[in-house]
Amino acid sequence: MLPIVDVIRDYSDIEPEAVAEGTVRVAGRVMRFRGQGKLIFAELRDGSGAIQLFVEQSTAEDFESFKLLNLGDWIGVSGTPMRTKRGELSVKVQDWSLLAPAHRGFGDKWKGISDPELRYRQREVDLWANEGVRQIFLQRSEIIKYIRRFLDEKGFIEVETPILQAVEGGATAKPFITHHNALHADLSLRIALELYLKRALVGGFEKVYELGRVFRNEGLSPRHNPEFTMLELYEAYADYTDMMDMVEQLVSYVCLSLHGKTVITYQGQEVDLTPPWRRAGMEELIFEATSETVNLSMTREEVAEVADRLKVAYTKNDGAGKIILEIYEKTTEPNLIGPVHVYDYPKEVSPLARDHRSKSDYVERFETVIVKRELANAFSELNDPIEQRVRLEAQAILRAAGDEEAMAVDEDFLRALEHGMPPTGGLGVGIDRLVMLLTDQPNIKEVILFPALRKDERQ
RNA sequence: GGGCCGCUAGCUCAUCGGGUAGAGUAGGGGACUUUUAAUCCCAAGGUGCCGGGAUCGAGACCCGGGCGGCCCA
Repeated sequence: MLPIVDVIRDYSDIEPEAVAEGTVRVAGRVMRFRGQGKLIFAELRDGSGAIQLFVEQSTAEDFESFKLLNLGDWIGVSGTPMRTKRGELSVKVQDWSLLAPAHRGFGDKWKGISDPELRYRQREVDLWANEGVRQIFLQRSEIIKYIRRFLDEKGFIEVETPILQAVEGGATAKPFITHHNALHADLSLRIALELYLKRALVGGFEKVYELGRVFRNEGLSPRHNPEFTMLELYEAYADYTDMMDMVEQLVSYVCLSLHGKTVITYQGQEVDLTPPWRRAGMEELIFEATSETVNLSMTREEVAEVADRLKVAYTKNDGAGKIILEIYEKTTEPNLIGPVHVYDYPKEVSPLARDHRSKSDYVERFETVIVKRELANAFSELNDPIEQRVRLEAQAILRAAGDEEAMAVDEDFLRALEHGMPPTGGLGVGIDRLVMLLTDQPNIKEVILFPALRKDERQ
């Protein structure tokens, strides 16, 4: 069976009204049908393209049955390439067979389906009805392929770690809980890849990554799906500045591979992904956006006053560091086009990042922002087991006090750190958001083949 | 969780100052040997998202619910 695109390529030079030598076999779906009595024109489409079928009563097998085909039916055809009087490259059908019938159509002949709810619930129809949708998912596949190629060429190894975890960790988020019957144990679905990958570092894999699904028990929005795809990578002997280079190289490599250039347009906004990208301190950016100065040499009360002035909400449990982060997220991030690496986070909001080498109460962490969205989050990893225990126990107190997003103490992880983890740079990238950026899609549902939707009670 | 918008034939959409719904397309039947959303003829197709309410009468007005989109928290 020949891909239709190959037929188009091989027989492009046939003259109008000429018939080629030899026969070709193609298969696909009948997507258009123009009956002419003793002659039928149909369009056959496969994954590679579409070609016209020319079916004559006098030369085609079982012509009467062909007349009964429906749009969407899968058929296999053997025939001779030819070009019609009007210049359309066609396959003149000699023999054909019905491979599988379609009992439902693909919507309106011209408009297909456009109702977003139908498109998401019946993506299989969307993919046939809307060529642009198909292209997005082909590009998603390309993007993931380029990511793997980039990392593999840099000597990273890909690993797989547990999705079902007794203690979920590595991020601040609510997990999904499930139950293992034989173990009589509740398990969480992972919310991050981090802790197991660091254990792989302790085990001696110096460059390691995982590309996989994580699950966070939160609401749906144009930018949030409860399950989404994360890339996390860890590199021994590297730090967060190396990770800045890594993000720039990775994203620009993928963009160049996909689009042939590193300047793109996202929702009408031009974005230049050519490295190097701007690197700026969080507090410097807050000052640019608000003309307010905040930092951790100020008291909590002084920081809170700034937040009040900027009408940024915080809670009584929030320390100065958390309030600074709130100010950043409310006043600064929503206006950042970037790409920009926003660095030096308060220690208070970063329990897994290493203390800053020169600024107390800060950690060596950055987030990369592109068009108002966090695309990556990275740090010099905390590898001191004593300090890590202190940080996690502080989280556990918050958790016990009812903060469902606070981290738990993972003894297996802490024991692993006690064996010694090399100084390491770690990086996480939201793949769905990267795909949105590179395919110019505003809604995460457009880049997830089967996005989460509420149950449709009508059926 | 809040606000706004949408939900009518398989699909894409109309309709009206409240008076029991219409077109294209798909599906069915028929004509047609060079079409390109082919064309032409015929017939059929609806719990107007669900549930209440006011009205002589509701798809339309009011209330509640569902699902989706956008915005906000």
